[in-house]
Amino acid sequence: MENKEKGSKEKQILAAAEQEFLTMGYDGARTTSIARRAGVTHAMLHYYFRTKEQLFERIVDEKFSTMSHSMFAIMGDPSLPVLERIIGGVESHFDFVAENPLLPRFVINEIVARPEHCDILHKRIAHVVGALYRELQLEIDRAAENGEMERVDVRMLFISIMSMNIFTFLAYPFMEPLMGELMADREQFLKKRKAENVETILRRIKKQKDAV
Amino acid sequence: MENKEKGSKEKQILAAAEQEFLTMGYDGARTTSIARRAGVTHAMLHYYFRTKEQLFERIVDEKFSTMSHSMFAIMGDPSLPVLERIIGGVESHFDFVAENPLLPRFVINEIVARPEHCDILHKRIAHVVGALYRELQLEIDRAAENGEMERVDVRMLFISIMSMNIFTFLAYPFMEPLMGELMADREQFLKKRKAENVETILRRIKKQKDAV
DNA sequence: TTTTGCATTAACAAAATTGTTAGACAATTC
DNA sequence: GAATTGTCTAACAATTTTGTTAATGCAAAA
Repeated sequence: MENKEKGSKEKQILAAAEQEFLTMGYDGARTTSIARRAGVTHAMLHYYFRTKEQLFERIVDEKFSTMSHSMFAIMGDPSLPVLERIIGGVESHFDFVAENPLLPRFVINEIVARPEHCDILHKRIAHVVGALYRELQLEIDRAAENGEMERVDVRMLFISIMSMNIFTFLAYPFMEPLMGELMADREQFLKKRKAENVETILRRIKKQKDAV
Repeated sequence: MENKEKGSKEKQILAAAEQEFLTMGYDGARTTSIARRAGVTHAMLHYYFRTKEQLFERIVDEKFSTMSHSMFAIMGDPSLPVLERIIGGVESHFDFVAENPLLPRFVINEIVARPEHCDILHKRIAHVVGALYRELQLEIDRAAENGEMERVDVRMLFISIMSMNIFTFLAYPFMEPLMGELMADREQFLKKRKAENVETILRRIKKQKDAV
């Protein structure tokens, strides 16, 4: 064996494929380019994965799995009081997306291009997500009963949270040149943005003195 | 001439290309498929537009122009009091995206794939957008001074508005199977979602009795 | 009527991309 | 050490996709 670790080339190809598919999409990706990135001949790629499609499926599987984790991050820590729980959910979801900034675009594109592909993902998580919704909704209703927060539909709340957290990264390259100094320092901007998202959600669910 | 209107085939091709590029992206689009959609031979397509790239540029130009309109919709009506102005901005931006639901994904993908392409767009709107920001920020500061609303950074506010409005359509196909009856009726859901976005932004900018 | 020029088609050419195969080579097993 | 197995390469084949061209028709101008 050339390579110290067994399966090293296979792993190199997978890593290169992940990069390529996440940035270029299925259609934009080139098997030759993946092979080049991985430092192997392109025959090698076909040797290990047979076809571009099969290689892609491997990446999709892994990424969909990562994706479903993010849905759970958003649920927050059930041991906390509901208000802190939601805020914690916003923060951990934001951090999750920050660590996987290319994931949302990939998933969104994939779902449009190959909806049938995604049925698998949906079936895998739909009922779990549904159960979690119901559980958190009960908590919210209880807290609302006690006047601790506004009564809201948890699904709407989740959409808002995902919207603000995910869009931050989706649109970063588009916004950056339009926002002047605000986005010049990425780290600092992300910190501010996270705080802004928390604040926005917090105000959405806090009991208001004067109803709208 | 076969066709009544001059340039009919050219227009047919453009319409087909718009459909194809918006849904499939540059890499996914096929010139033969565009020609088929348009009901012309694919040689015809090359006759009118020479290359796939040139045809694509035509679509990009038009779509980027549409895009910049949406940035102005979000500014609201300057003749209104600032609070109504912002709410009106949220609503008209939502409506705009609802009428161009494929646009955001197209722009986001394009900006990642061909950043240099987008410099043109940015240069075209950066200073106009900048001026509008400053104008609205002044209004906000004045209103905040009078205790009519919270003092907020208008750029952050815009990001929040765009996030929630755009993400609704970006993620619709992903969310729909996870949300049960909430999203079953698209029209009704969009109405609810628009109201939710308005409510969320409104609460973000309303003066609170007890600060956070 | 002849000419000019655009629109159109079918057939073809070129390029890019994916996928295959026969065989070399090294390591492992028997 | 011979046979076997899995890894790897180079060259090639097939397919898909884009782009070209030469020939034809047709409408308006001269």
